[in-house]
Amino acid sequence: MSDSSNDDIPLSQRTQDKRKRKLKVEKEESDFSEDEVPLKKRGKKAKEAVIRNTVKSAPAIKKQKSETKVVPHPSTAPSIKTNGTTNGKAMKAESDLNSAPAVSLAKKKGGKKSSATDDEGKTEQEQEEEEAYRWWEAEQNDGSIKWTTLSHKGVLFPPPYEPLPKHVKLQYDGKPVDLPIEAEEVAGFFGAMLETEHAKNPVFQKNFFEDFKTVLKKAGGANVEITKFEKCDFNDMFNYFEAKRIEKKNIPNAEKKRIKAEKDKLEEMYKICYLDGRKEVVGNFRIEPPGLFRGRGSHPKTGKLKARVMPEQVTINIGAEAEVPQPPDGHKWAEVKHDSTVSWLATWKENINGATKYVFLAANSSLKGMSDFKKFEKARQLKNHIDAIREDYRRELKDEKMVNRQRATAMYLIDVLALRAGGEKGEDEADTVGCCSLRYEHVTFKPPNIVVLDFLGKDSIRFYQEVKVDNQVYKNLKLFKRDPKREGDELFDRLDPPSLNKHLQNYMPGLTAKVFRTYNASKTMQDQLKKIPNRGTVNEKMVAFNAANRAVAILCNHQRTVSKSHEQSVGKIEDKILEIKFQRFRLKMQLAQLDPSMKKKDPAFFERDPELTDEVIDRLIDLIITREREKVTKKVLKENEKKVADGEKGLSEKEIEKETREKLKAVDELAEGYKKEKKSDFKKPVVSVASPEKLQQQIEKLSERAINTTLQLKDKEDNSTVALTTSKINYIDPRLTVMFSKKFNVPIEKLFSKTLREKFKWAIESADENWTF
DNA sequence: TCACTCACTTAGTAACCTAACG
DNA sequence: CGTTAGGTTACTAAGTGAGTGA
Repeated sequence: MSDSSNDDIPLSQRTQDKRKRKLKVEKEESDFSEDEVPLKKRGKKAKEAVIRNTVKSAPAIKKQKSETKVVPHPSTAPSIKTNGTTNGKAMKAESDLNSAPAVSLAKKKGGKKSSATDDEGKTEQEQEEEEAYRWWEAEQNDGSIKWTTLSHKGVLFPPPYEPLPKHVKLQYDGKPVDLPIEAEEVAGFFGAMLETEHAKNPVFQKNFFEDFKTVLKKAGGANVEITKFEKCDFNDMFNYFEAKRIEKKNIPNAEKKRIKAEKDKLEEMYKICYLDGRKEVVGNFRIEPPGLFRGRGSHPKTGKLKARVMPEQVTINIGAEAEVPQPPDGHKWAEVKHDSTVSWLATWKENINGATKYVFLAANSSLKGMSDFKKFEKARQLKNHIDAIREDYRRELKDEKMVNRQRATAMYLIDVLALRAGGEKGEDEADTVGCCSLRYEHVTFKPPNIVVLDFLGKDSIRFYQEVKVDNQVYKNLKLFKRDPKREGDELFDRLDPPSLNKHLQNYMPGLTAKVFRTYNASKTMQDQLKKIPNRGTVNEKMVAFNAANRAVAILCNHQRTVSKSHEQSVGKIEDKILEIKFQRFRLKMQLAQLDPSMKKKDPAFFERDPELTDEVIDRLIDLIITREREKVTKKVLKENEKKVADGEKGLSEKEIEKETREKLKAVDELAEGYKKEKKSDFKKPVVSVASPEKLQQQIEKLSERAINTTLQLKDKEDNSTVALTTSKINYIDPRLTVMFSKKFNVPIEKLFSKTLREKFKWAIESADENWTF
């Protein structure tokens, strides 16, 4: 405590003497003076300037990874089908991937269709041939050439705007407005979103309204002059869309199917392309339709009109040998190119941020698969360097050069907290940060060594953590916030992602900040999986697996917003638990009646659960009774229906009513019983029962159920804000999941959805139960 | 060096689908 | 068998990082 004031002394040596201390500080500042200039203005030489092994206790740097244990490595052997792509360059840059060879040769070389599990037998024979290509068994090229031949059918444009019926109008100041269709379309975009959060956001409203007015003006204006957003009433439009939605929902099933089949047929040609002669699935062949930009967080441009994309803005990339897809009638492509160094099939520029959009292949394609594979191999390689890296940055936390200290501290955060690199962002984007762009206000301190990080990261997702950090990190962060700095200033003013990444390349080619996230995520997963005992039911193993997955998701701060239904369903489970406890309590009281001696022995056991207050019990009884009533009513109806179905004569409504009333009497009795029981404080059970032994058994069962249900509730709560899928898709090496599946005998279908099984086919077919990250 | 462009991965959520439920 | 809760897929925004050129 008392020395907390000392905390802003950066170096380890502290002094009690104020004056001296002051001097000390100044001295330090002068130590740093050379790179006092923040990064942006700095001259180049400042960078390499100091040789930093002057640091006191620095142990020798051992960065070159020790003679990588040369795992005898199954497949350098070129394999079966070498296709056009494979140019001589086999795995060149990846020489270091030695310890992580291209996926070991799978058992069944032939490329026979592996397991009939998911391709339904009826699929065409020819397809088998094509899909049998197992790129992960083929030689890897360096990836700079993506294809040699490429053919596809281009992109699908959204349908043209369909004007609203005459009677559906924007009302302005209570008067219907005749809008030119261009403007009507834009107004309709807003109208359709009327009930969303976006439509309530003032920035969204403002941006929308500005663009709407612009469009309106350009189209010649309306019969009414429109100047104030507040006077616009979009309800007609909203209701119209809503009605249409319901109408659509009510289309009979068969009809729905027909429509869908028709649509699928129309889209089929766009879905596939041929890459080096092999059929591949295209990911997003649809040109993004016009609408209002839904920027996340407080994006300054949210609500702006995202304009309709015309063929004239779309560039096509295709093999020179292939037939160029026809642009829509009367239109031309912006350009047609034949660039085999990129993987996109089409591109255009979006009008709001000027960002480039691409049409890529689907996640299950060979191109995506290969780069995914490479990503994980790179991350695996990091394990050979991580010790040296950690050792270095720990030492450099005390480096006398500010740049190095900042860099080391940033590396600590990236490594330990899995922060993103954090590149610079513009005025016209949401204000979010990552490691390098952390600012003064994002970090606070709780002595002796707890750092509170609170900032908005990617997608404006909040990162909040109070973490105990290394003492030196604590000191450094304080130092980086020191005096001249104020709110709004960057903590790491000498550091940016490019310089950090440049440093990282020294350890390992291709190493960048983001690799740490992949590495630590997969490493965490592996460590978690190791702890799972290999026993129990599949379901239990699933729970354990998901818990491991969740640890990773938490590490990566993958969140989701709680669903609207969440609270409700939690309430239901809570009631369920209460009801179990209530019933258990009743049984206990019965037991006490039967065998009073037990109560004497263990009075605590017979105590009422504190949450079972009188009110709660009343409510539970109510709940039970209404439920029983509903059951009875439904049962009568159902029985009647069955009768009718069997050709018997059904009951009249009156008869049904009568029948129901009859049967409800039993429920009324039940209700009476509960009431009486309660009156006697549950000392006189209405329906008296079994032997004490039986009762005890039942009580035990209920206790178990209470525990299980409570666990289930906890699981639900824990999961409510955590998104598991993101880490599963992007960070956890799929071979870990495959390993788990095989080792623990959990069907892969339980761990990967259909699309994920396709995306991770390479992993499923190459990893075994002993695979390690 | 710096600002900007380009390509590609990562991200949450809306829309859709499906299996459990009552 | 219709509803609905929950899982899956589609969508597209928002990152990272390499490259480029002045």
